Amino acid sequence: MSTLTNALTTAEAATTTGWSARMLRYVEQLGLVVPPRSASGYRLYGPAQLQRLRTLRELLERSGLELGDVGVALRLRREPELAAALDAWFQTQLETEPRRPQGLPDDSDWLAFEQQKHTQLLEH
Amino acid sequence: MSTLTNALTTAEAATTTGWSARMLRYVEQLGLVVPPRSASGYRLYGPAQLQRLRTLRELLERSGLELGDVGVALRLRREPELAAALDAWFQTQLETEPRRPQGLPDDSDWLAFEQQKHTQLLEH
DNA sequence: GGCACCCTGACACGATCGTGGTAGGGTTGT
DNA sequence: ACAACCCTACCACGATCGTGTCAGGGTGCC
Repeated sequence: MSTLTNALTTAEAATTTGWSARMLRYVEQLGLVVPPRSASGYRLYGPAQLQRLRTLRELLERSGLELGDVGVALRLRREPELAAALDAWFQTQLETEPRRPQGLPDDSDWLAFEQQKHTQLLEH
Repeated sequence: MSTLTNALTTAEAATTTGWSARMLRYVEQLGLVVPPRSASGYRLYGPAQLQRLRTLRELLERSGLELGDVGVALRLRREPELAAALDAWFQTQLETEPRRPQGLPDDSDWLAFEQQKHTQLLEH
């Protein structure tokens, strides 16, 4: 098998990283570790992906986060409008008066992007 | 009732914000909107909390996030070590060679904090 | 002192998550 | 060509989430 191309197949990657083959596909579906594909569609896990899978394991164990949580964090990284909206919300705490901060343009269209990009993390 | 103290009780806050009383308690349990309490333990929703509840509603509808997702984002805000760990992981993508970045001290104790603070978001 | 409200804790129940398994069909190497 | 792999698409199933409801007990006010 891949003694020359240094890219592992799904089952091989599974055994060396401690995940199951099923979970590797699931992790890919969440957009967390997406390996390139061969011409015929086989997943090809290179050193970068293997490293990513191992450290992901560490991360989950040490932090107590779940896979979906990391997916959310990834989404925040990819959609800065969303992260900004969250930032804004977190700071709605102290303003007990209806004093408008007046440095912002206007908060009427404060978050104007099509939702529903939520479910299609991968365009498959 | 509270025409003088301008702080609403749970049921009142529920009707004016569109949440249910049950959900208000759940949102509090997630640490997202935590109202102060009266001496006898009644929740007192002031204008800040009401605003927070309404904008939280907006946020969820527009972004497609779930309540738990916002909880995770909040956790990232409160635990910068965790956010740093995630940052580190997200950048493990491009290093296809085992070249160590050598600007970092050492990644052996790269994330050393007691887990299990996960379940006790509120110390109750 | 009663009535209307609040609290916590529990059970319930559909929906989603994490994970395994299987079926049906292509690919690869000898 | 045949075994040994890989793929996608399902079904299953326990665990957790989101939400309602109810019981048992305290609080506030007329």
